Amino acid sequence: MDEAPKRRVTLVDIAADAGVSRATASLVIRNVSSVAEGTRKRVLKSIKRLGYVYHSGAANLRTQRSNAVGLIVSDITNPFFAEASVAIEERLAASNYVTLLGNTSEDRAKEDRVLKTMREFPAQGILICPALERDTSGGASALAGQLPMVAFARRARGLDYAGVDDAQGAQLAVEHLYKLGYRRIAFIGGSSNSSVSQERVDGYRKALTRSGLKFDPLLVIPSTPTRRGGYDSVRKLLQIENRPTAALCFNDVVALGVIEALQLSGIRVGSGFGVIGFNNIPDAAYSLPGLTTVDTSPRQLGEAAAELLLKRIEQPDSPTRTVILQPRLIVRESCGAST
Amino acid sequence: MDEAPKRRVTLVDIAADAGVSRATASLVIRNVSSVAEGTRKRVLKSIKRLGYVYHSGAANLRTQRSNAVGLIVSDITNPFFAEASVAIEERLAASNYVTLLGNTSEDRAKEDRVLKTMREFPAQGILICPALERDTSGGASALAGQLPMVAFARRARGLDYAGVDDAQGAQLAVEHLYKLGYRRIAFIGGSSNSSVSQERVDGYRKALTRSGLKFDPLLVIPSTPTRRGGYDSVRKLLQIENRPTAALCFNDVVALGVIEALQLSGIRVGSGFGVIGFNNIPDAAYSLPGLTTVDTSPRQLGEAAAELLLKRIEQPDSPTRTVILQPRLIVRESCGAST
DNA sequence: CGAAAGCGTAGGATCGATCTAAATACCAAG
DNA sequence: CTTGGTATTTAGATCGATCCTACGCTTTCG
Repeated sequence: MDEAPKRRVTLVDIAADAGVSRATASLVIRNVSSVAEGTRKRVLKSIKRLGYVYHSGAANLRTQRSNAVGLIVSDITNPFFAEASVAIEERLAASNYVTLLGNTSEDRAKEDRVLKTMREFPAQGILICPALERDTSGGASALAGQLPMVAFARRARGLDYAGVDDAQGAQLAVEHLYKLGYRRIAFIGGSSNSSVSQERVDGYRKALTRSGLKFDPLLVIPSTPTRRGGYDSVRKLLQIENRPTAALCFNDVVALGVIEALQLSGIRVGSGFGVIGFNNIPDAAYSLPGLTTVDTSPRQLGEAAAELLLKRIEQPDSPTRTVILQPRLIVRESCGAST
Repeated sequence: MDEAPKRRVTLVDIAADAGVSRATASLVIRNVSSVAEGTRKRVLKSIKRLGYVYHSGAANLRTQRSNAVGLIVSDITNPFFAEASVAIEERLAASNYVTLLGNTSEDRAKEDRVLKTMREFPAQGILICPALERDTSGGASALAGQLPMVAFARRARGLDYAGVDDAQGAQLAVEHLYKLGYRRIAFIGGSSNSSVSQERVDGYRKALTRSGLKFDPLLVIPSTPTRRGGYDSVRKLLQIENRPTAALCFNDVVALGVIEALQLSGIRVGSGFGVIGFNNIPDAAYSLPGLTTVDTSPRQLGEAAAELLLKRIEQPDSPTRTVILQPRLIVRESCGAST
């Protein structure tokens, strides 16, 4: 028994088996209509008989389209990004692209590594939610002209951008609280090195001023954007003299932490104290009380981002584009206004 | 001005520029030591000068290693899978593999599509958490011998498997409850078409029997594995005559929903009613009361799965392997036993 | 009846790298 | 000034598909 080295079945084999040329076999595979019905049948039969598996890698080399797009996320563990990623993957798959995943865990160095790998792959384009850092001119921006790229959720200089109007969202929230009679409103959970956070705080401040309230820097309590962060912030919140009666939180996860801590302190959320979150994650609907929140629809964001990238791949030299989605307020019970 | 078609810079260009052959240029790129120092320097300079970008796709065609691995997840929105995916991606990246992502949303058809795309890519191996369904002989199993594949978190016939000892975890939980004096223990949130759920129910039943308690099918309350599912199950739970005094939940998300609903009904969790979850997701630590849960470490699971796949890629014909991680109980306050 | 037109198919070049085997360069010893 | 051996370098084939051009055959028509 000589053991067969198990060579790959290629178009050549198919062609030989069906008694046609590679070119013809290729035409059949690609479903080009110019092939005679009889020939097509014969080739298809050979394909099935020999168990041929298409090799897109080879095809891509020739056609110069890798059919792959890179998706670089700062933290796919965050439900918001997870949702957005799913939407992106779906949209790309619909256009026959494969998604290359890279999770950076907010690590700049890892981001650069992933970027390099994907570029060399070569991916035809890249979607990136840049890792947090001071300057926005980092690795991603450096590739700006070289490769179709789109930033989402967080901006990167020189890149197309799909994001949410965070300032507007914060304003909606503050106005809602104001209408319900709350006057001393805190902002919990921002962090100064995130553009998203800055924009939300800006909107918060603007809305306060517009409502005739004074912006008090003491009421802005920074924290990590996690449940724990929100939970811990409440201690500081309660120590503020002339204690706030409502809080706008950086995101839902923080808000849920805040609610828990407040209730543990005997403060009733929804009557007496108002809490609003950001993002409208699934859990927000099932908390007690239901969390009023600013819906930033990760799915739509993902779709918009993917759309931008596909467009840019088609027209690499078009001017930079930006899509800003408008958030809307989802009113539940955490501010006392049950609709 | 004639506009340059902006041809790609290839090894040929580098070779010409540096006055060497393609082969030599290739040696330099791959860091092969047989190249003379002077030559290497010259080539590197040309690479920088012309802005050469490596094209692994082309290399892969020749070397027959695509350097890509497929990761197919049933729902990356689930925190447990998200964590596992991150761990997988990291492990693969460490071994120089790119991760192709596919999210199936528990959809069999999508799973088949993704599987096909990845196989044709061609990925060198696939990690899959199969979508829920009756028979485990579906699309993934069909490719068993053809392509290195590993199933994780959920079994698939004929594939390597990395998972958690769910039965054992359930037993730990039940024993814990028993020791604390709970005698009427429900199981909330299973679904009969998930092998994971079956194993957990099995462990639950076995532990009951072992403790001298009787297994009562009425106490097994199925639901979707979501917060809402847990929340809604409580209504049924409270209607059972001779009401249970404790509940083991299918996972933490369900458990959190259960806790909320219980508290809303005025039942105090942690004193009077015990609740245990599964998975130890980050939120479990921050709930009120802290959720006692069975830790199934998604990170470890992901690493184990990736490891299995790498091994199988090396030795495609080795016998099927299985890794079962042992869970441990994380005791918090939801059963009244504060450590 | 021969040229033009149309359809289906085939052959060879090509994408951008790597591999193989062999050629060339370099250097010290005989 | 060979010879032998080591150190570098190279031409050409190759991976598996697609593109381009041309060619054979049949059909159409002046």
